[in-house]
Amino acid sequence: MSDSTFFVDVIVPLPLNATFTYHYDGGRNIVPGMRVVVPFRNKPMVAIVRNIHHDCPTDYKTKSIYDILDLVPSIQDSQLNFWSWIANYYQCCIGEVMKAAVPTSLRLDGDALISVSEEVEVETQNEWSDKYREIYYYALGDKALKLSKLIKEFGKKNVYSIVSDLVQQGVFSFDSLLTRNKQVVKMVRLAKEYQHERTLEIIMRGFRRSTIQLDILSLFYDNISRSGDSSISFSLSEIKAKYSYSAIQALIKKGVVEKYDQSIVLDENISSTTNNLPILSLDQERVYKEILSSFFTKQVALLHGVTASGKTEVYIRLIADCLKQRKQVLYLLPEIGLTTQIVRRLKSVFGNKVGLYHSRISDRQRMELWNEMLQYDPKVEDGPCQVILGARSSIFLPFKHLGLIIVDEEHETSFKQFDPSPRYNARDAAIVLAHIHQCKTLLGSATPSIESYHNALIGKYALSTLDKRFNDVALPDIVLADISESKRTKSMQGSLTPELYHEMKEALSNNKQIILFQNRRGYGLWVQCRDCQWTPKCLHCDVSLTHHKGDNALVCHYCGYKMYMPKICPTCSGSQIHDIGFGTEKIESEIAALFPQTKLLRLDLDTTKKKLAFDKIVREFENHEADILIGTQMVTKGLDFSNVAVVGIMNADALLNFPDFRAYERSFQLMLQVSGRAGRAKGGGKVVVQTSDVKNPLFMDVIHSDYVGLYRNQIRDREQFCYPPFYRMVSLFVKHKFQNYVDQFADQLAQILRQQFGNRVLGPEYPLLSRIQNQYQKQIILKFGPSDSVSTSKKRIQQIIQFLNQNSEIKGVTVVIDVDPM
DNA sequence: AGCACGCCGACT
DNA sequence: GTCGGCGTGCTC
Repeated sequence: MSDSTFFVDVIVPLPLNATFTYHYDGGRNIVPGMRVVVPFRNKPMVAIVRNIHHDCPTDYKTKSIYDILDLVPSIQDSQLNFWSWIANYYQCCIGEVMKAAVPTSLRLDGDALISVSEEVEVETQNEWSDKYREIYYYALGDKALKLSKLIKEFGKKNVYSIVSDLVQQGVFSFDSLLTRNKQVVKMVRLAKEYQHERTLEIIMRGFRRSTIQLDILSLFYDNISRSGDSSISFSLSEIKAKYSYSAIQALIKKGVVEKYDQSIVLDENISSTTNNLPILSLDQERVYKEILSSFFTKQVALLHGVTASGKTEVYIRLIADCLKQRKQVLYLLPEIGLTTQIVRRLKSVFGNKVGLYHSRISDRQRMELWNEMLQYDPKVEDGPCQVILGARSSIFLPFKHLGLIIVDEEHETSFKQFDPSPRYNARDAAIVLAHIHQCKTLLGSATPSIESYHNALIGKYALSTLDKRFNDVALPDIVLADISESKRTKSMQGSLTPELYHEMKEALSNNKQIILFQNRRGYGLWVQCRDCQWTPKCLHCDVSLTHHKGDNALVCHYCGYKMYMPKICPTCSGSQIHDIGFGTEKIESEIAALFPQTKLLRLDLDTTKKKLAFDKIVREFENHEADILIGTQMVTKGLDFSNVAVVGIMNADALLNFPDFRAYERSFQLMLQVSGRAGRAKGGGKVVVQTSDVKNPLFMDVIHSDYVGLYRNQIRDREQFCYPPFYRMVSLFVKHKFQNYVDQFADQLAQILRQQFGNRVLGPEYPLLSRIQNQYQKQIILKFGPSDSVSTSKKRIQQIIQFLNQNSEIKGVTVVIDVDPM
C-alpha cells in the first residue's frame, strides 16, 4: 500500500460497539462526516466516516471503501461529537445513535422501500448512463422495492451512488412502511428569483405563444398584484386538472415554477411572514430581560410560567433576537405538543423560516430539511429553517450556527426515548448540544420538573417566573369532589359526582364547553365474568385486555393482540361478562345518556389513529361543534380553547397510586395542565377533581396551584429516599422468554453488582409489567450519590454485564441499560 | 442486528 | 443417510 493510502474509521448503523477501519487510495477528497459505501460482511452498507489517519491496523486486513457518496460531509463534526457523547452517556452504540439521527433517505437503509416519486422525461433519461436507466425502470416496475433487492439484482458497487443521486434529485424517495400513505400534496410555486411582479411581467412577455403556460403564470401574477403575496402556491393536481400537465411541466423545467411537497397535517396555507412581533406585557418584558441578562452568566435558564401566562410571546422575542444575529433556533416540544396551534403561531411570525421536524413528516421531507440546513448560510437573510420546531429527534439535525435552544414543557417525560436505543433525554441532551454550539438553553414549563427547579434554586440555572395569567385572566377555581362520600350517599350519576354533574349542567346551559379528563386508557376498561371473576388477559403480555366497544374486541395495548369479546366465559360458561373500571369510551356512553342533547367528542389513541384525526377533533371542538370533549393525556397538552368553562378530572386516584417516585410530581403536573384548559378567556373556569382521597396533602398544592409548595414537599422526599436530583439512577432490565432464566440471571447480576456497588443496588424486582411481547423481565436499579463517579460506574456495569454474559450458564439473556430512567 | 457456521433430532 | 432446528460468534 502506498503513502497515499488513507485509513478510514467508519460508523456502521448497527448496534456494535466499535468503529471499523477501511482503506482508501482513490484520489477523491474524503473527510469525517461523509457517507461512504463499505463492504461489511461482504454486504455493501452506508457508513459515516468518523476519522481519517495513516495507521495501518496490524491485527486484521482492511478492506477498501467501495464508494464515497458525498462531496461535502452530510454530518458535521459537531454532530459526530454529539453522537459520541450520547453513546457514552446513555451507554449505547454509536451506530444506534446514527440510526436515530440520520434520515433513511440519507442512510439508504437496505430495508427501506424505494419508490419512484417523480417520473422522468425521456430527454432527461437520454442523458443518463445505461445503469441509471436500468435501475430506474426496475424501480418503476416494483411497487414495494427494497434497496437490498436492488443490490441483489444489480450488484453492489454502483447501486448506492446511483440511488443516492436519484434520491437527492427527487426521482426516488424512501418510504418506511409508516409513511407509505404519507399525507403530502405536491404543490407548485414561483421559483424564488421570479417572485416579483416585474420579473414576472418580463418573463410573461416572452411567453406570448405558450398560452396555457401564460394562463398559469397569470394565476400567480394576479395574486401578486392583488395582495402583494408572491409566495402563493397551488396544488399540482389542481393545475393539472384546470390547465395541462405538459404546460406546468414546461414551466417547472424552465425553472420559473418549482415543485415541492407540502404535508396536509401541519402546513396549512398560513400567510407567510407577517413579522408582527407580539407586544409583551410588563411581566413578559421583565422576564424577557431577565433571561437575556442571565445568559451573560448562566448557560441555562428556567422559565417557570403558569399556564396561559404567555411564555410563547417571550420565546418569540428571544427567537427574533437570534434571527437578527442570523443564528438558528431549536424549539423543542414533546411530540404531542406539536399541534397546529403552536405551528400556526410561530409561522405567523416567522413565516417560512420555520422548519418542522417530527414523527409525522415524511422521510423525503426530513432529508430535504437536512440538506437545506447543511446549506444554511448566515449571510443570507430570510433563509429557510432558521427556526426548527421539532420533537425530541430534532436535536440531531445539522445545525450550523445555533444561537438558542428552547425546551418547552421541559418536564414532559416524552422527551425521554425508551423503546429503541438510544435511550436519550432530549431535554438533557439539548443542554449538551447547546454547550457544543456555545449557545444557551431556555427550559420552560408551568410545572417544572423537580430536577430542573432544583438546579435553578441552587444557582446552576437562572430562574424567571411568570405567575400571572396573561391579560390577568383569573386562575381557574379548583375544587375537590369526594367519590367515596358520594358513593356512600348513593348520589353518583354513573362516574360523575354530583359536584361535577351540576357544574356541567350549568356550563351547558350557558353554552359553554366542557373537557373531561380520564387518565390511563389502558387500565380503564377491562371485562370480567360476573360469576367466576375471570378476566381475559393477553397471551404475550402480563396485562388485562382492554375492551373496545367500537368493534366489540379485546385488545392488548402493549403488543396489539386482539380477540373477540367472548359471549360465554371460557372457565365457568357463565354468560354475564361485563365491563369493569372505566375508560374514555365508557364515559362517552355514560355522558351521552346523561346529556342526550349535547354533542360529544373523544380524543384518545383510538380516535386519533388516523393521521388527520387529532387536528380534526381539535378543530371541531375549537369551533364549538361539540360541547364536551372527553380525552386522555392528549387533552392536556398545549391546546387553547377559549370557551371551556369546566374541566373534570374523572379519577385522580389512579394517578396518585402509580408506583413510581415521581407519581405525585406527575399527578400535580397533569392536574394543573388539565386545569389550564379551563377558562383561558374571560369568565374564569372551574376544575372539578374527583377523588376518594380528599385528605391527601397533594391536593392542597393542586387547589392553590402552588408549585413551590409541591416542590418543597417533593424535594424533601427525594433527598430522604435518595432519588434524583440528589442521586442519579441507572436502571437495568433483564429480559428473556423463560421466566426462570430471567430470575436466575437477574439474581446473579445483582449479586455481582452488589460486590462492586454495595447498597446502591436495588432489586431485582418485577417491573410494572413483568412480561411484554412474550419476554419476561426483571429490573435492577442502581442509585449513585453525589460522591460517586457515574461515568466510571457505567463502564463497570457494562463490563459486569459482559462478564456475566460470557460466564453464566444462562445464555441468550438481554440486558437493557436505561440511564436516568423516567 | 444479521448472517454464516456448526452440531443434534424427524424425515424422503 | 439428509434437512433443518437455533446456539455461538464475528463483522474492518
